[in-house]
Amino acid sequence: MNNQDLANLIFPNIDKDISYYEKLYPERDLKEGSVVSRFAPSPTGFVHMGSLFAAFLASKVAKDTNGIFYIRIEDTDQQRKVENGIENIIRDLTNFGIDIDEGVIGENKETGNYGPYVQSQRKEIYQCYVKDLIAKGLAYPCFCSAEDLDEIRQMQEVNKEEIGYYGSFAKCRHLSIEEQMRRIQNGEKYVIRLKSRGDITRRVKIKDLIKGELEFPENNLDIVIVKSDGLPTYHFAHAIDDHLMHTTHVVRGDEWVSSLPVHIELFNTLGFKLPKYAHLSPIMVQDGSSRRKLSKRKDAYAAISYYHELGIPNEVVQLYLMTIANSNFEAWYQSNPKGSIDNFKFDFKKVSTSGSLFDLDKLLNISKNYISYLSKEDLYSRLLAWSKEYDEEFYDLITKYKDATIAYLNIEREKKKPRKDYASLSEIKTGSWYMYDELFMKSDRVYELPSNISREEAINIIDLYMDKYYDYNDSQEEWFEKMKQLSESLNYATDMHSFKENPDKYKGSIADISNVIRVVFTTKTTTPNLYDILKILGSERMAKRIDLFKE
RNA sequence: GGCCAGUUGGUGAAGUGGCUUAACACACUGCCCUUUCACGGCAGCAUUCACGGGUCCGAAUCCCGUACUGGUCACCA
Repeated sequence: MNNQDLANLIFPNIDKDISYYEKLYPERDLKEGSVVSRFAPSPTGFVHMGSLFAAFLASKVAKDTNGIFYIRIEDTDQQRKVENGIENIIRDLTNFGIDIDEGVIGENKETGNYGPYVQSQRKEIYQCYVKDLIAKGLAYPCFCSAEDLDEIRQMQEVNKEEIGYYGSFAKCRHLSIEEQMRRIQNGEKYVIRLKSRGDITRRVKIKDLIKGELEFPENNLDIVIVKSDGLPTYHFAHAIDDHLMHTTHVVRGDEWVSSLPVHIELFNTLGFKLPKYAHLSPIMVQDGSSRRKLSKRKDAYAAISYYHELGIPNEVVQLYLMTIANSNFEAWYQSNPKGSIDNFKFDFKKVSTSGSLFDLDKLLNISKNYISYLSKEDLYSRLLAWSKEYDEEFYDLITKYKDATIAYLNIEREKKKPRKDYASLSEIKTGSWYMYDELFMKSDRVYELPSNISREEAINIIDLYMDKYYDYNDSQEEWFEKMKQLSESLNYATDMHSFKENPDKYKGSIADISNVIRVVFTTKTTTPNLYDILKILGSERMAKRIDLFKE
């Protein structure tokens, strides 16, 4: 009886040789330097900011180098599975603007020559490699129960020894082949463990693309590589898949760095070339006096659907993630305010090694800038798409009054320094409702007159204005000239300078006059340029609103 | 507890031994510009880089120690 017999007993149905798979999945035909990266979520059904960050950067390097970015589903833990999980993940990703070159693209849908890309469908492949390992005496079946393992651990704790299944503590490692086979034939449950050849007193070095030179004691643990349900553990699947799929860069969260010694040993004993690793520090959030990882449960803004609902463009979230990722990105973007992120070359070396705090203010500011540089047509169509999903009433209105809406959105837009009013599409309604008669009539119409101006005075001002000064056809300059004349005739200062010098000389200033007019037509003291607002409203609607004001 | 990593202002950070009396951006505050708001401009906001020691003519930058924070020690990924 030898290891080959043991291997045959455990996997009687595996008849392929590992060389079969090595041939099946040949080296990719890519240019030198092209990155093959992946996003490998478990099908839990959602993508949050942290995993999106990793997925985004992984896809970014692939794109930058004309490589491949693929999706693999890691569903070896059947308990984690969620109904429609895969579908939702793919939807989140594509909604967010991440292009998937290969792999899983939907529930039961995939593309590419290196599949299957769902781990539960790769069972035979894993087993073939395990069988080979067992035949070579590099892996063995372990019959220890959870209780056995617990006992070992407790003993180690008491004796202050290194904790884990290794060396003389690894009971099953020392079983004879005959006994191993006997117990398997008896139908005992077992897992397959790696027969580690590592030595904790030796050190392994590895260069992480982000963290730099890392050094650890070698792995000496006989880690489980195949669970009792026949599926591989993460570590083993990672080695097999990323080797067979020819991943060049593994971008993942830094909770994995401590598993690096295990992965290094696994790749070595399997005879695989180690991929490059980039371990990302987590995005943190302030919670009282301490920091913790962003959590989908506790932080609404951790879910990427949050931005979709608010109407924050995808590009904005990308912009934000890139400013966190590469500190030189912000400067680059400042000199290319209309530039596409595609033209920025991402660099792992410039990624911060400490976890940064998530800054919603910053993201919102980026959004404000981004939205301000959108063309009026672009903004309008985005607003249309957003409101169709989240605000039907508004959708109907902006559809009905398309031209007026575009005209309003264009106030002080499409110039060198555009207005920065809105951090999200959802704020537009809050800022512009008074432009729509339906909403204007529906509102409470609380007129926010300047405190130094009575209602009577306001009526006086507006009547005089309409009677003697207002002309729809005036240019902005003519319009403003008349505002001055109106101010002067009522003893309001025509410019702020003279008003500030001699406030007692006047009843008020041209600002008060403007604000009265503004309030009569919009109820608010803060709006975009009054001239443009009046132009859009037109004489007829203005007259109606004056009547409303006088009511 | 073992192993690993991190620590520059409210936040993200630049900085790799002298050009740093610590860039830039966000936030905040004040002023200016101004028909409101927004924009824009100016100014303020870390006498100091977690702390202690060392090397050096010189340290945020190099070395050692301490503290704190985070990760990890599963048949979860």
